[in-house]
Amino acid sequence: MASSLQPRRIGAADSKTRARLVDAAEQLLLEEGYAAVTSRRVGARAELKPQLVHYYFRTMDDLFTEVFRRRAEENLARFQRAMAADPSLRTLWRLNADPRGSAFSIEFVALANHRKTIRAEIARYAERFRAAQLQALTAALAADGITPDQLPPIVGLLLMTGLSQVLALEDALGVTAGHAAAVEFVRDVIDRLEPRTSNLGAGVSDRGCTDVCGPDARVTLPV
Amino acid sequence: MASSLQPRRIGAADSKTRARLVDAAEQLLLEEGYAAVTSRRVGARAELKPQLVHYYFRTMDDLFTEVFRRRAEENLARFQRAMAADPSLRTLWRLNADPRGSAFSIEFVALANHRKTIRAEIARYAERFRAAQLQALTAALAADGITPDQLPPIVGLLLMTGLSQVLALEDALGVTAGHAAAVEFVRDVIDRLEPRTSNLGAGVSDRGCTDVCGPDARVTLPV
DNA sequence: GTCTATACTTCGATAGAC
DNA sequence: GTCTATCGAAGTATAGAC
Repeated sequence: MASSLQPRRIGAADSKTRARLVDAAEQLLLEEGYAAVTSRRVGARAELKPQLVHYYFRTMDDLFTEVFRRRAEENLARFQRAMAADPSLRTLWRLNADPRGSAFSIEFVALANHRKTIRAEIARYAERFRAAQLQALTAALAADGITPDQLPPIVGLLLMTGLSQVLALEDALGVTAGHAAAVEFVRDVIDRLEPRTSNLGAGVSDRGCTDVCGPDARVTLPV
Repeated sequence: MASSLQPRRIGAADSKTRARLVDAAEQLLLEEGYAAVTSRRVGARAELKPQLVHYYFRTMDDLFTEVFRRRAEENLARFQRAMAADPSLRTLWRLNADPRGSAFSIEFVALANHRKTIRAEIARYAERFRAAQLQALTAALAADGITPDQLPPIVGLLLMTGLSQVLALEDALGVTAGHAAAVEFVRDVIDRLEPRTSNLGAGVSDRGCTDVCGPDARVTLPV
């Protein structure tokens, strides 16, 4: 609304207090949903005065945007690191199938449904992430002898993304029927394409997801 | 909280006023997200006093539950009707790929993330819908000569559900890269399994999605 | 950079008259 | 079944002192 001339002071972007507020907002978002991210509650969670939220962020949307951006950049960097270390289909699937962060994504997509600032931010990131994934999958499929004729990489990517999203979301609801079968199915396909023994990155790709993905929650947008 | 003894009067379930309130709540949910569904705004949208919300619904969660339940039952009934009329893979895909109602689903899944009453309601419905879909897909795949050995029906269902969800969600974000290719890919697969000319329900299955699915928004849970 | 103080709005929910 | 009246809590945001 009042975005034309900025009459109010705004705190420095590298402030430690600011980072604490973003941390608190993220926690609240994950634990109780976006409706729980209010200036008062964020302040309380960070053990700071709620007015500081307005000192560092002009509006609550600015805070939401910052929360999203921080996780998104981190997630993209982690993706690049993991794929550089072992550019295999197996690693790609493991990164994608990691259910952490799906709650995060859901909240932001719900927010995006009716706040255009957030939507633009998410869309921008989704496209970057999608491009990175597509490049990785295209290379991995080619290495495994799958031609675009058999399976266009973009289709495989949408299938893979969709499957992992559904698994994560249903899991959050407590509905898990058929999940094991689906995971097994994918693993069989990958095992056939990339036998574990002859894989040059065997030592790497046999590691569990926590090792591959890192300790933090992921952003698995879009969804 | 105060659910032990009910000291307050609650209006009849078949009241016309009550239905208007549910309508208003659903509109607000779709247009502005669950955070916009407040007793005051629902009342205003329905052109009724906000206190009537509390007369017909003990809590706001009760209202949310009613909004969800109504759409869910309607959606399940529509699914059963469509599959009874033409139990083909094509109809199943068309029903699943209909993007209407994905905003609805997103809001409720976000709500479910932190309100256990809502989560239980959604989970119950998701399982019913999943079972109905699985039965239909199992029959359709068998009719098309696909054995569970080649593709377990539950895996196919999760893949199909996931793909259509991703398409719908990305669409809402304005990210549509590769969508056409994915849709074409699925159509090719279905065309190969169910040639349009020899299909006994050809007249039916050639209709557009609006005809098959009905005019209203769908619930495409889970997601 | 952080504080106190505060303006103003909206929220869920209830009591009790009609 | 619907109304008026109202409670207490919580929301965003700003001004200005320190």
